[in-house]
Amino acid sequence: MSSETGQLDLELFKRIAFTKKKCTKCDSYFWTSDAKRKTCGDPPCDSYTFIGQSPIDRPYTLKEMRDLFTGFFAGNHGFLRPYPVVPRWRDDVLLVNASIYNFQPHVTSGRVKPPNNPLVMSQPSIRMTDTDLVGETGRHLTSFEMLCHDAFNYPDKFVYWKEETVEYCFKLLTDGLKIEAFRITFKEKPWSGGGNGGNAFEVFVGGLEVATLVFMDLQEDQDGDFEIDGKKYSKMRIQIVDTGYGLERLVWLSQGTPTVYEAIMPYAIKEIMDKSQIQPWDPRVMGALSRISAETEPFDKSLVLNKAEIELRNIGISLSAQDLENFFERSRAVFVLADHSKTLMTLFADYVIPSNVKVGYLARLLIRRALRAKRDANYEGSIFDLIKLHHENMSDVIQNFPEKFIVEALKEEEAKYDELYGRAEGIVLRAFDKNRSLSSDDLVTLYDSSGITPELAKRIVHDKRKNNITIPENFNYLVISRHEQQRPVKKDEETFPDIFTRPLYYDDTSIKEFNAIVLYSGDKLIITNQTAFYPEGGGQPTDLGYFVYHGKNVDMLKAERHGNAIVHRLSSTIPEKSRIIGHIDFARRRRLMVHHSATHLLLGVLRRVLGEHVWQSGVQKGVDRSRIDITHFHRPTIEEISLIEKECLLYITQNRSITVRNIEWNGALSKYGFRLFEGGVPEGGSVRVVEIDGIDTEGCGGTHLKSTGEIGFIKIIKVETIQEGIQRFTFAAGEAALEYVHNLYNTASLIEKELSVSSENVQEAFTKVIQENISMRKYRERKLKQVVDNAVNNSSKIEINGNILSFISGSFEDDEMKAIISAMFSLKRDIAILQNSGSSGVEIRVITTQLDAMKISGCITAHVSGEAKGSSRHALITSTKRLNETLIKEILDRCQL
RNA sequence: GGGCCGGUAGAUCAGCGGUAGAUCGCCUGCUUUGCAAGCAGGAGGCCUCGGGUUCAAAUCCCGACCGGUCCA
Repeated sequence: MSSETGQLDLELFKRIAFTKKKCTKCDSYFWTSDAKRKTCGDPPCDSYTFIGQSPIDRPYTLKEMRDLFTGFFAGNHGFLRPYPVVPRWRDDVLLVNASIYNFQPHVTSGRVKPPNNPLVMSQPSIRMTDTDLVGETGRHLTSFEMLCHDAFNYPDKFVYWKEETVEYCFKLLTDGLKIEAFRITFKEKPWSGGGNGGNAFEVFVGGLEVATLVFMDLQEDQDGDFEIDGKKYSKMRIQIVDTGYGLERLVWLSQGTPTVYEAIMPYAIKEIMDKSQIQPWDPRVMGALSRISAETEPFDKSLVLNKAEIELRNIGISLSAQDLENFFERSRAVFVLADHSKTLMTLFADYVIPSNVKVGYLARLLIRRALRAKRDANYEGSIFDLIKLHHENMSDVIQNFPEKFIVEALKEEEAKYDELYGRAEGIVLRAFDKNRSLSSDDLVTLYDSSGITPELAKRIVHDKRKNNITIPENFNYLVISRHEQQRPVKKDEETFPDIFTRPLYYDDTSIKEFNAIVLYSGDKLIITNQTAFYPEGGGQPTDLGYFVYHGKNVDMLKAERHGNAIVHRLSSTIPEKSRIIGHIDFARRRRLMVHHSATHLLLGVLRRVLGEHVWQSGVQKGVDRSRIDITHFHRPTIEEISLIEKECLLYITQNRSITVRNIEWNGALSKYGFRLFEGGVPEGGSVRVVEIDGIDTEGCGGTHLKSTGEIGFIKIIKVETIQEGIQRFTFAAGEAALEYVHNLYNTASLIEKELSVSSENVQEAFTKVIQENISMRKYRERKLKQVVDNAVNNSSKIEINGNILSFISGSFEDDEMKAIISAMFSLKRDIAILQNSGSSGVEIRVITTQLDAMKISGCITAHVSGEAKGSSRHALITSTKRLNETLIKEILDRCQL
């Protein structure tokens, strides 16, 4: 498809006098009105021309540019507030990468209508792929805002497509920003992402890509006819215009500053430089670095510095290679701090807890990189100050600023990082001292297993061992190659006919019995026209029960949802078209409902007690107990736990109502926000909203009680950290909670009885028992040692052919024998013969570290009855006859040792 | 979700098949009454847990649990 063209030959181009050309450097097709232009405008085919000479009529700040953009489209596009950067509505990605993520997959698949059509918005987005390049190239950012005007075209509703889209873009650039038309190029390039694809234009001004205009009409499909980047696609029913304008790029273009950072966050740069005692730099040096970086693809630091050194000398600025490198490193630290603290601000606004997995890890990565940059720059302020500063400058985009949460998260992370840092020296030196060097492999292991960067290892070895180690050029590659692993193969999923089963459990949660017709019958499984059996889902387990068929009972073992069908797995097969009656094990269902409603209540209470950063991250309801996993720094204290239980009881006694409503997706979202998706994302066009009055509102497909009073009471059984930043609460509710307390009571009674003490003295008595146990163990150990020492000291020494033989004879316990054997080995006796006389006979052991025990045993068994087995170091003879010193000497003197 | 590293005295770790160790800290005594003092002695261990191999496992193998770390 990349070679295909013609699909983007628009009428518009004739009107604005743009013609199609083929780039002389990269062979891409592009459109321009500049007769002299031969290249597509995309670096490295072209260079930056805007630094110091903006093609835009005046400089814009972020806010001004954002307002200009949304204002430009506001007349005929519906404005949308930004979505969170953590996409709670989907589970395939960690972060919002682009504005279209807001609408995937529910809107792009056609299941849900877009909130506005067409729409305009500015979406904060985070991309971690080029984190390493931030601060080095002058243009890479970890977070940015994607401005977009999107249109969704349905078969029965056309909004706009290619012609209008490009015209909007052209007008925005020429009318809105006063850019001369000849400076603009439209480069043809197919686009794909998030399971969709289509034709696209990349729009360039002054060597900078300012926008991508995507005409999305393809979806990933293994049998599709189109191919982009190796994946197959087929035509979609919906055609979507998805545009992405880089807000930061446009602002940069308008200001023509040396780097993007200086254009978009001068306030942060100033703050960092002020508190780092870094003097303002020569914009010509910075500008040269950024321009040369754009021309050097892929980025190569030493190459860029070399070229810059030469170019600068040509314009009369002579800097030594070392000066230039110092300049580069110092500015890099400043930009990294500025950039990362901004991204952290957006992550914290969504309550991301730094941890070692998923999005939490990305936050940790940014914090650690920022801390390193802080040190490199000698910045004397705090990261929190920077985050706050960013928020002050962006509060109309990112509104939430949970100060307490941010302070705590940063504090925890800095402490953890310090700890790692403190440990690093010992680890590095120990590794180094093993071979007086560190191999590439050692360095990779240090980084991979302990998080110690090779630079840090190098510094430690240099400082403490006065030794220089070399960091391999391809270090990053070595780390990656260690991680290469084949992906686990996906299991084949069972497929079932797409039959609609009407769920009866929603209409009436107390239904215990129902009629049904079997529409499909497989091996011990059926799909019926309707069912009151709740299928496994949303953390609620399947109902159980039985079907009556021809007067016989068939057990229903498990109900599962597969698309629209609910599949019942049975103890035996029921044929198609049978009329059957289903009976639900309602005692079980009742307990599940109690636990399910209790889970929602508990979550609401946890949020109140622990803070707004508490999100549900997993849940499993059960009959006897349930569990809910939530995001929280560390395990709550005993006091917090009892407070949580008390609060639960309060809302139970208040008997708050629990209501269930189906609400259209966009309406539900605008009313309740993304918290709705805490328990998962619904598959339909509407959201089933379960609300405990004043406590909790969630999208949920489960069965619930009518009010909190029916829960009875909630007892938290256990709280554990299952993963950094995730706490698991195991609890029981209602009858199950009472049963749990009964059990506790029984156990307590049993202990009291066994210890013969009253409950208030249990602790003391228990400690005493433990103490006794320890002192008895010690006594036994001392005794054992005595026996061994005695045996060793009293052993007789016999000289045989120049070897000293120790002979120990007696009657020993098993553990005594073992200890004596070990003593013989560690004392390295030439030969030792141990004779243990027990009730069942005589055990003779031959132990030697230099000679052959089996051979010696052979000589012995030739004289005494018995059989020898074992190894050359240790042989065992079971005999009925006993040995003595004289006999041994007699036997072994004649034995060839 | 996956990979890698680790779990031994209060702390930091060594030992990596043969009777559990070092340093710091702690306790007692002595020396000294001037720096992170010196000397002598002592207490303190289910070597994370469960299986397996072995005459013998802290040590080797398998599994669980916990912690750290890197990558998606």
